[in-house]
Amino acid sequence: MLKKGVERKEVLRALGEVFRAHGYEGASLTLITEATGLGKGSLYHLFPGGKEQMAAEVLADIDGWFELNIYAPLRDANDPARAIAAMIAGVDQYFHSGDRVCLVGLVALGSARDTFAETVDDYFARWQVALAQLLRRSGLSRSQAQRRAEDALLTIQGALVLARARNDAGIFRRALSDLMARLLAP
Amino acid sequence: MLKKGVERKEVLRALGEVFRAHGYEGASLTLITEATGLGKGSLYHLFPGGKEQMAAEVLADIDGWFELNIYAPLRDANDPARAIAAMIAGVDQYFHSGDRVCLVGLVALGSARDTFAETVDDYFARWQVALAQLLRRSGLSRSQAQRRAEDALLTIQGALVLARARNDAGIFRRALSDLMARLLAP
DNA sequence: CAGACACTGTACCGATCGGTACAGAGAGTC
DNA sequence: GACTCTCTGTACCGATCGGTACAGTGTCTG
Repeated sequence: MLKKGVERKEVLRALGEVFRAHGYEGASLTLITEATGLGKGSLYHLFPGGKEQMAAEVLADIDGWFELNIYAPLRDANDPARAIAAMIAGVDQYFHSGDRVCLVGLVALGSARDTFAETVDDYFARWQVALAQLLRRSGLSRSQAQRRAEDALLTIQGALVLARARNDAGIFRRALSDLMARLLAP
Repeated sequence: MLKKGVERKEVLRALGEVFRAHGYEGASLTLITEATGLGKGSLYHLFPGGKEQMAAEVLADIDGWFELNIYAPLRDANDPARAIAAMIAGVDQYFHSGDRVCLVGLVALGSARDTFAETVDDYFARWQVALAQLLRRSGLSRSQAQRRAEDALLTIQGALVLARARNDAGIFRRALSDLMARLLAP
């Protein structure tokens, strides 16, 4: 028998990588069974809702990671500069310095977008709010803070796309370092 | 009989929209026949190479549009400010102010990336070079110009992703207008 | 009008899709 | 050891996948 909590997390991690590599529609059950090491029987026992439930839980898992490691620290921070540096470091770590794709962005672009529209919107919205509020506390106006936070999210997404398109992780590194400077500017 | 050149262009346009909406793997032949109004017979007569040839020609068609409407004007420009404004306007027009997705970026993120890696890389590389050379002519250093051009491409891609994810075309508009200012800064 | 040739609709192919049914394996409880 | 309940491998389902074969149909050339 499985240690339910632990094992499920590991399955979700493997599922995430499959979805990242092939997109929602491209991730066939064959690929999924290979990546997870679980047969269809186990898979549909764990996720009675099928592929859609798998993807939903993977997205929720990702959301949870960002909530814990990015959004909450942003909200709780006293020192803006430190908090922003921590966010940049967390993002760099999560995306493996540009090697890893953003599943939320990938879903947003594909035709599965409508199915997960709320989750996708929420992921970015909460990030933007948390970052914007931090920037406000550092002295920016409400609208400036919002715009700058929007710019940050967009830069990260764009850097991931371009890094992958050009197969050059340096793009991601440079974008993050520029972004940090831009966020901290007076 | 068809006016070959004209008709083929129209088919490619329809194909492009299908690929944009569903991605390369998600664009089934059923969807393609519906979008183009052509049966399988016609489709495989026009594109003996199947789906892969269709996608390749669509990408080549897009590349051609950008070469004509974006890259070449960038290369031939005397007035940098005017040229950059024209580029921004062209981009805004092409992407329907953020409603339309970038197929090249979409392919880059999906698993069809390897198949079209060279085309994808080339698309961005030529854009970046054309823009960077213009920026050099406007007085920037080589490395500054390159970085700023990279930032421009990445901003456009990121804005498209975020605009779609949050279903807010305003994001794209704002990003383009900020980008213009950033490109023209001394 | 005859023949050539570009084009198209339909039937069909094997493979794979997401999903289901179910018998049984394995571990925990009494 | 009998029973329960979670978990899993396998066979199978109808639908759809990308692609092929081919007999047309229409149009242009001689």
